[in-house]
Amino acid sequence: MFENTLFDNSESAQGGHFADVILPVPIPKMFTYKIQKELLAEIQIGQRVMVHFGKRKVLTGIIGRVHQKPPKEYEAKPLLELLDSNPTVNPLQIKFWTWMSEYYCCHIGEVMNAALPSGLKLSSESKIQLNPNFDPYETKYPMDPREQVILDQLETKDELSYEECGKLLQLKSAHHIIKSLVAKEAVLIFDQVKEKFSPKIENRIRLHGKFIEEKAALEGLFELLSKKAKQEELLLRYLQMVPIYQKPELNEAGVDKKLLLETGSSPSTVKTMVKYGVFEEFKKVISRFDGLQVDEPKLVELSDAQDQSMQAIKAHFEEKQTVLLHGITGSGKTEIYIKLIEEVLDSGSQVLFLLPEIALTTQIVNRLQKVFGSKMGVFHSKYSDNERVEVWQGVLSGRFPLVVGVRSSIFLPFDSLGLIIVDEEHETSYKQFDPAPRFHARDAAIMLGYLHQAKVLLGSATPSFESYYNARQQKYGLVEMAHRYGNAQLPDFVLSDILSDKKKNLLKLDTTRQLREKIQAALNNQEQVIIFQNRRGYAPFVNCEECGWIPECEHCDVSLTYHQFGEEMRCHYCGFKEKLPKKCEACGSVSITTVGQGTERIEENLSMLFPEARIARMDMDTTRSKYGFQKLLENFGQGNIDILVGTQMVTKGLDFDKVTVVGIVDADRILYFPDYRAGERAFQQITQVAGRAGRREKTGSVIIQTRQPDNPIYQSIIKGDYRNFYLQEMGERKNFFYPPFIKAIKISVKHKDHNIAERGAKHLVNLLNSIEVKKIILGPEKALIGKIKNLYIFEILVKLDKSHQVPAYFKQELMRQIEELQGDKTFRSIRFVVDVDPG
DNA sequence: AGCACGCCGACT
DNA sequence: GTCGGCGTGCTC
Repeated sequence: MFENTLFDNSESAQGGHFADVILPVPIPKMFTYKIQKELLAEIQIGQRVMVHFGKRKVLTGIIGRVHQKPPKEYEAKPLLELLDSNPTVNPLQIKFWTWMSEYYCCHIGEVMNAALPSGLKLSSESKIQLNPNFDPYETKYPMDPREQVILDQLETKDELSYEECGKLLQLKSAHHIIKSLVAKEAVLIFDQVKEKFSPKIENRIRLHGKFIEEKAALEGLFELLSKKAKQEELLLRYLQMVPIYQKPELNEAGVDKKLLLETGSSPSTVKTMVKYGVFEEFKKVISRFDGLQVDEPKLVELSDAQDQSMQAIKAHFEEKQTVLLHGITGSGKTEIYIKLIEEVLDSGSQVLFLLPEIALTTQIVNRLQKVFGSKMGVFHSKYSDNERVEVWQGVLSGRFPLVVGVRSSIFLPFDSLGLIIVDEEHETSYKQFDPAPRFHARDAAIMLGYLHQAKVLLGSATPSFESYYNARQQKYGLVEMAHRYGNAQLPDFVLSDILSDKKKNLLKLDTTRQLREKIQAALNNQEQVIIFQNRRGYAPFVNCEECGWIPECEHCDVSLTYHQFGEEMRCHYCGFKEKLPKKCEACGSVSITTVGQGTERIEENLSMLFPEARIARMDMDTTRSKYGFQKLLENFGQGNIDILVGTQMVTKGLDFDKVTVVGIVDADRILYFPDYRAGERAFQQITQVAGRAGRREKTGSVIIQTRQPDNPIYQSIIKGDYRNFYLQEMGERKNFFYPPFIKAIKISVKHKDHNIAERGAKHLVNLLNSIEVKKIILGPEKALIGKIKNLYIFEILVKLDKSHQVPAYFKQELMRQIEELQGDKTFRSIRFVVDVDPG
């Protein structure tokens, strides 16, 4: 305090106040700008500002810090403009961003980019206008034809953007032409900042005020209109919708014009009546989330078991920030969540409820909405930008003390979180892979909770090993719910041996006899079936029967997946498409077959086996549209579909009473994935999808098709013996130094030249080896998919001692070494991608 | 990441 | 001579 006032008075050439601004550029620091005196009183951390950056760019950034340390090596430019009177981002968020950029080895600008809905980022667009001093007849400069095109256009239009100029001239960039026009003093460049968020506006109609004030006027009006049937009718309809006799104050808000027109009147009638002053038309800003739900609080009663768990959670919260709730599918975790949320909301704090992407459109959200109504904001990956901004502002204004959302909702501007719930905490979709920040929403949520002094509840039927380990180490509290709610039964599991069926000639279209029988039985009883195969398309690859040739992607090191729709082969990594070849490109043979099973083929096979069944498919290809997923589910819920075939999407949160059979087409494919987590994943996925079977009185069946029915992991899953399975797997993880015993960092080295990528990776490994901490460095090794989008990929895996400051120190050194390596001109065009806690 | 600057080959 | 290719360096 005293120091500040002392230094304030000693204004040197570089004295005064400075702002460190977070800018959306991939440079690992904030940028210091000078705060002019006029702004000093107004400026706050978290406000958006416009600044000059480089020679011609104007960027929007966020004030990250305010201080009085003048930069030594350069003179700070002044800020251009404050864009908010109230900060868009609060100081807690800035802290959170800073933590994230350090922990996940990325730039704070990248975190900002991920955090702000793009509607809050301002876009600045450079435009040109005619120079007022320019006279086309008097200019001393000759214009070339292209320049003339621009000038002619500017005669009719006041302004042109750079992009428009480019289009006009059919150039990718009109930069040099514009530059030349500026030099010839013919045009001026200016920057226009536009706010991207646009509120939703409704055209509304109301009765003119004079008819409300005087009853007589209204009676007169009826008389006047008695000969004009259309108009009289419209007036009556309006009065029906807005009962001004009972409640004259309702007229003020009027009625949505669209709604009024839907009653059958024509737009011209409305227009006429507005013209003659009977009605007024006006515009009103409305919320995109209005009219969704009404508050109708529903009491939730906990069973004894649930109540006990709830008390146990609360007891743990007394001393621990984080609690893991391990409750099997159907044990009734949701009711506990609801009770906890209610309590925290009543205490005046905010609550964040995280769900994995796919679970978000399903029943649990509707369930919560029924209880919490308009207090609850939903933050979805399929939301439009304007919708996201509205949720953001709803959190800021206090309208949404509760948000239910996907991983990116950890960035919303909460200022007093009391509780964060991470449901299905083991879900891999909580980890962001690309682009940076490559964060895990569960881990970030724990940090966010710490910053808010909020409690964090992790819930799962099959916890991630990390969380279970932390719980067993007493870092988190642990509460287990081992029984299904009510009298629901665990499903029966059937391990169905593909190989033995094949030998006995019982395998038909890749389905075992047992699976077929179970499906048939379900169909006979009008019950529903879910078939899971985690592979979309028709067949994962195509193959020449003569020579074994397999079509591959031109840009990636993978075979092309055959999609029956359009008879084309597609690359699932870069989107490359190609028609199915008629002849083998290697030997010319025409015997080309599709190999393996994608969801498309399974759908086809099932329709041949069960021609009477109504079959639908749910995967990325059928749910691309905004409500595609929801529509499919609704259809399924209403019983219009008998068999639903799908990828991961069918494994989560679909709770339908009539589903009694779940089939897993190829369980081995999950289990033999080359990754140390394969076992954990298989347990999670199979348990998860099995949980879809038989939710109420009826016992469901789960048929697991496998070639290895003796693999012990299937026994663990069948018995639901998570702990035993965990202990077994953990033994291996400990012996071979895998998380959670160590901290893993994966570095991908990418370059379009195979050699440079490999050399760069080797070089980096050498540099990293010299960092003096306890560690193991594996690689560089060619990535599992060695080339994607024409970039060769080499991977380095670093296993670090978890103690103390080791990881933090190593990360810091790692980033320094990468920067140094990129200084070398051979390696400067390499992309180094650092992934901390890779998924 | 952009974007300017600068150096060098191709061509009116 | 000039145009335009891309390698290099910088952004408070």
